[in-house]
Amino acid sequence: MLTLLTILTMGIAERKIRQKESVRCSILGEARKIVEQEGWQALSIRRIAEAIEYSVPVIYDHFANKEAIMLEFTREGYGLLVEELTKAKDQHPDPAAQIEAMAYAYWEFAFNNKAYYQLMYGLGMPSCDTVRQINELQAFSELIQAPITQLLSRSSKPDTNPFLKLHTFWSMLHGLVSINMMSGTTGGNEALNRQIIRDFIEGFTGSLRT
Amino acid sequence: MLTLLTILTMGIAERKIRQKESVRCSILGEARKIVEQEGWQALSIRRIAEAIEYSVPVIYDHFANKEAIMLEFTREGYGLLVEELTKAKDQHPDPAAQIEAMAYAYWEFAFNNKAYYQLMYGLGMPSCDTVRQINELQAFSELIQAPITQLLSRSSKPDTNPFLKLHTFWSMLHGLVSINMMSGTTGGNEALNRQIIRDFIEGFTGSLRT
DNA sequence: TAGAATAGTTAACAGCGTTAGCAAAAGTAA
DNA sequence: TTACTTTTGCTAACGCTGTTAACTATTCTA
Repeated sequence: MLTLLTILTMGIAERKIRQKESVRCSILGEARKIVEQEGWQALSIRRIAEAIEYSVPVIYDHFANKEAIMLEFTREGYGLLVEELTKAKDQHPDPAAQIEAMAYAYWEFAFNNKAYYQLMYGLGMPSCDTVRQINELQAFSELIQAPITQLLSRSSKPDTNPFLKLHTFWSMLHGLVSINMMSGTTGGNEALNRQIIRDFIEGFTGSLRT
Repeated sequence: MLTLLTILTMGIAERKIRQKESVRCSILGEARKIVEQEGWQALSIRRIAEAIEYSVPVIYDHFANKEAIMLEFTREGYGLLVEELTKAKDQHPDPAAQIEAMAYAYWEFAFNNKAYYQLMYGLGMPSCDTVRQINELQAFSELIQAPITQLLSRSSKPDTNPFLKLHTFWSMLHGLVSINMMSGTTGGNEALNRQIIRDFIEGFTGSLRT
């Protein structure tokens, strides 16, 4: 029965949900701070607990374990990446130009969000089989596959597997990024890398058009 | 003064060196076993100590820290890789065929020596700035750069930077491998990957020849 | 106001890399 | 053979880590 009391109670329940949500947010927020300032290796449950000014077990009320927290960031990372790629893509009508713009945007994203990227690709992290749990990956795939398919349909071999080309594109970029990231130097050889990307994009879009 | 006694003493010293060497070997040996059976995450100083039937501090008489042990394996890994690539290369006189053979050999190596590869590229490991300490990397670079340079010298643009092309080649392969490794499935989609490599090799050697 | 549910705590477990300090064994010299 | 020195290897600890059981104090319900 819906009495005045139950209505009041509902307000209280909602406040509690809000509070819980806010703790959850501050966990993620403080974790982000730590990671951005000191890298993934510095992130520990105890440090998060200290930062949010709660005791350690509170964190386990919001996340099953540390990996779940990291998975959240991985999701966030792919979301951000898709956002950036979309922005780059939308600035060009031509599919070849779109691919090129996205390649550069991908590269920019990786180095502007080093921490995210390293988590997303398990660079220096003990997390391997989390990839399957990321829905955002699909958005990412579709985004890149669209202009590829367009280019292929105009080519002399319109029945080429666009999925194959997508993987080629992705592999190349990720390889370049991860090798550069491991070498430590933020930019590596900035000029050389620009050249490599250009060289690759030319070869890639070329192979799509013929 | 070189008395009979000092000569005897020298034998003892040598035996001690041998013994020390043997402990060092068994550290690496047992570590290898653990890693191959359970992955890098399962490797701990305490587990090595238990396996070699010595106490923990003995390990620190042979290696400065855990990272030093891993560095040893990284070196070993690159050594093995160079070996495999050389074998593949030596079976073909034509530089284009050499590049192709090495690409496949690289792929094979990565999945036949998953543990090594993951260590070498920091996949799931907290070791980033160890790359610079690997001398074997140079051998690797030279091995691949040679046929690239050959192809380029015959092309219409013989002054193209071969170092650039080497990086393109390497990035592509590593990207493909690491994305596949993270997806968990050992082969992923074996047929698709074969196709991707072929597709890539074609585009790559093509771009070297024109 | 008494009882139930929730929130948040302390303290522990089992593991990690690393190292200081000590005991026993081995080698050296008289 | 005995006394001294060096080497060898050990125990035990420090300060971390992720995770959880058990408890208290607070808040809500009837």
